Amino acid sequence: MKREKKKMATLYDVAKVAGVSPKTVSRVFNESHLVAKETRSRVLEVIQKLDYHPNALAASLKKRFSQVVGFVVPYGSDFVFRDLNMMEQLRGVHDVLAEEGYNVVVSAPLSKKDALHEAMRLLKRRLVEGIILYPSSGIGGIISECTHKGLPYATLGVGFAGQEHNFVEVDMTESSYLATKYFLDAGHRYVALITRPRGFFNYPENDSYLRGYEMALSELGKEVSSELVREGDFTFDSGYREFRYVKQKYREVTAFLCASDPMAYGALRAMADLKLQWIKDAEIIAGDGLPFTQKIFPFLSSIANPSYEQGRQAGKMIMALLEGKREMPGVTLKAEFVLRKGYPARLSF
Amino acid sequence: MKREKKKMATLYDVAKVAGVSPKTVSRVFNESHLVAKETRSRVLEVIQKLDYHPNALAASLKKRFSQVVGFVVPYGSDFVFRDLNMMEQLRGVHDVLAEEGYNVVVSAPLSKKDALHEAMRLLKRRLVEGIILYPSSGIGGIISECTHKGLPYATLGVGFAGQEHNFVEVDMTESSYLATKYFLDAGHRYVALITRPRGFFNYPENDSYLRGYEMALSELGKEVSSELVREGDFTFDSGYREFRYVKQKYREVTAFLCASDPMAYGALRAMADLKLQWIKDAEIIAGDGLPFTQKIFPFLSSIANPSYEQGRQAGKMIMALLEGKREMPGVTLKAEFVLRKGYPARLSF
DNA sequence: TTGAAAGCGCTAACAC
DNA sequence: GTGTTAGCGCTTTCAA
Repeated sequence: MKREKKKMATLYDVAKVAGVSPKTVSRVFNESHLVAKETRSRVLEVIQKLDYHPNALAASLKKRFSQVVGFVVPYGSDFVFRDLNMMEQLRGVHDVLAEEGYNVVVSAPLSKKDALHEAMRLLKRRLVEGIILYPSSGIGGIISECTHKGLPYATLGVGFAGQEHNFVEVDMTESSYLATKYFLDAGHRYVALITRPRGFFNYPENDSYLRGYEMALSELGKEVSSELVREGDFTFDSGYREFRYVKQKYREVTAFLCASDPMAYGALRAMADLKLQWIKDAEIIAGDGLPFTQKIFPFLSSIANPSYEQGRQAGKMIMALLEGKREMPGVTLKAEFVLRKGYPARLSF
Repeated sequence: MKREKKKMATLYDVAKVAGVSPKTVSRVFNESHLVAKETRSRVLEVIQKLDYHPNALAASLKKRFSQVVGFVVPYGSDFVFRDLNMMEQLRGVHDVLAEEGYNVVVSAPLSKKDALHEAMRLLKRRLVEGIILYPSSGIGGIISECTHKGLPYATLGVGFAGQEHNFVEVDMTESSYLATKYFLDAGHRYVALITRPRGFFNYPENDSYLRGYEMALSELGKEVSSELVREGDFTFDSGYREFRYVKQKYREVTAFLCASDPMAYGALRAMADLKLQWIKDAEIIAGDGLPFTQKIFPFLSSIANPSYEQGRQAGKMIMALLEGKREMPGVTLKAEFVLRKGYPARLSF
C-alpha cells in the first residue's frame, strides 16, 4: 500500500469541467436516458478527456451492492484447478455472469477446514454479493446461516439431505442405469461401480450413479454386492486402486462403471499394469465425458456430465437471487449415456 | 438489487455497545497492538456478540487499496478454462495470493477483442488493484498504458518485444534442444516441430521451442526446413492437423516435437487414423507434461512446463508491485526435458 | 492509549 | 432535466 498513485479523475472533476452537477455525471453512467442529449454528449466529452472511470468501490458502498459473486470450492487448489469438471462448471458460471457485467472471485481455501470460513468471510465482509458453492461436508452449516441471514447462495449439487432450494444438480440415475444395462446386455456377468465417497455431500442416500446401477441390476434379478460398489474420490489414483482391488480379488468381474473420467483412466492404467486386455478382460465406462478425454484412446463410452450447463444454471440462479428472489426452486439436469462403440482407429504399438 | 438486506452491524454499533470510539474498534482489527489488552478483549467480545465483520468495500475506499487482483486471459472462456496449463498458472497465482489474504477475480472476456478493455476496466474502476495478464496480441497497449499510469501488472510470459520488466516467462530453449537431440541420437533422420503460432505474443522471434530445435539441428549440420516447422495453436485439433499434413507429405519424418500436450494427443490421434505404428512410424514428445497427461498412455517424454511455479512467481511479483515497487525484474524459469523411456506397461487391445 | 472530525467517491432522496 | 444535501462504513489526520 506504499505505492503512491496518480490521482484519478473523480465525478467532481468531471462535473466541474463540464459545468454540471455531480449527480448529472452520475446519471450519464447509470440512467443515461434521464439526461438531455446535449448535456450528455458534453459530459461524455469531458469524461473522455479526463479519462474518467467511476470508482466501483465507492458506487458499491453507496448502493450497498457490488456486482461480484464468489465461487468457493472446498479442498485444496490442487484438487480444484486440476479438475476439468469443476473448471467446466466455473466456466459456465463465469460466462453467464460476465454477460451481465458481474465479476467472479474464485477461492479455493488453503485447507479444507477453511472452506466454510472462507465463504462466510467473502460474504460478510461484502467482498462478494453472493456465493456459488461446491458442496462438501460442512456445507449444511453455511447454507443454514445464509438462509437465516438472507445471504444469497447457490450450490452446484444438493448440499445436504433436505435442501429444497437453490441447488443445481445433475442426475445420473437414468444414464447410469443405461450404462449398466449396456454392460449386462453385452454379456458381462458382473459389473463393478467405482463411485464417489459415500459421505461426499453429507448425503449418503443421494448417489445417482449407485441408484441407476442398482436399478439395472435388480431389473435382471441380480444382487448388488457391496464388494463391487467401491468408493473413489474422483481421482486417477482412486480409480487405479479400486479397479485393482476388485480385479485381483474377483477375476470374473469384467465391467467397470466409473463416476469420473480420471477414475476411468486410473482403471485403464491398472488394466495395463495387470496385463489385461481391453474389452476381453475388462471394459470401462467413464463418468464425465470431458471434451479432452473424449478425444483420446481408447474411446470410452461415458455418462456425459453437463457441467458447463450446470455452471450456467447456477450463475442464472445466483443472479435471480441477487435481484430479489428469496429462494429459487432446485434445478435437476440429466446426464446422458453416450455409447461409443467400435473404438474406431487406434494406436498400434 | 431489490433484495432487501438485513442490516449488518457496523463499526459504530460495536463502538457504542463497547463504550469506545469507532477508531478503537478499527484499531482492534488493524493495529491490534496499539490497543490496551482489556479494551481489546472487551471490544472483541462485542464484535463476537454482534457478529460484526468489517465492510471491505468501505475500508478499501478509504484506504484507496483493495486486496483484490485480477487474472485476465484473452480468448473465450472455452479456451482458458479447458487449458490445464493455464489452470496451473491460475492455481499458482491463487495460492500465493490467498496465503497473503488477497482475492483473485478471474476474467475471460466474451470476445477476444474485449480482453484489453476488460483488463483496463477492472483496474480503472478499482475493482482490482493490479492485474496478471496472459500475453496475447494487443497486450503491448495495455502494458504501456499501465506503465504510463503506474498501474501494477505482471505478465505470464514476455508480452512484447522489448518488455524488460514485470514478466515471468518459461524458457524452453534448453529442453527443446535436448528433446530434439534425443530424437536425432535415437536415429530419427527428420524431426518436425509443431509449435505455437508465430505471432502469438506479438513477438515472433521469441519462440524458445524453435530456438532449441534449431540449435540441435544446426549442431549436427542439419538444415531447418520451413516445411517441418508448423504453427499450431496449442489445441488438440491443430496438433492433429499439422501432424497429418507433415506425415502425409513427408513419410520419412518420424519424430514430432509438440509445444503442448493437447497438440501431442492430436498428433497421436492422427497417427492412429493413418494406421501408423508408435515409435516405428513416429515418435512424439509433448510440450507441457501436465499432471494428468503424464499418467495416461502412451507415456510421452515431455518438455515439462513449470506452469504452477510460473503462476506463483507472477503472484509474488504482483504483490511486490502492489507494495510499492515500481517495477520488477523479469523472471525466466526453465522447462525441463523429461525422458520417459521404455513406455512400461501398456494397454493391449 | 484513545478520541473527534473530516472525507474517500459515489448515489438516494428530495428539492427545484 | 437538473442540483443540493446527506451519508454509505470505514480510516486518516491530528489532538488529547
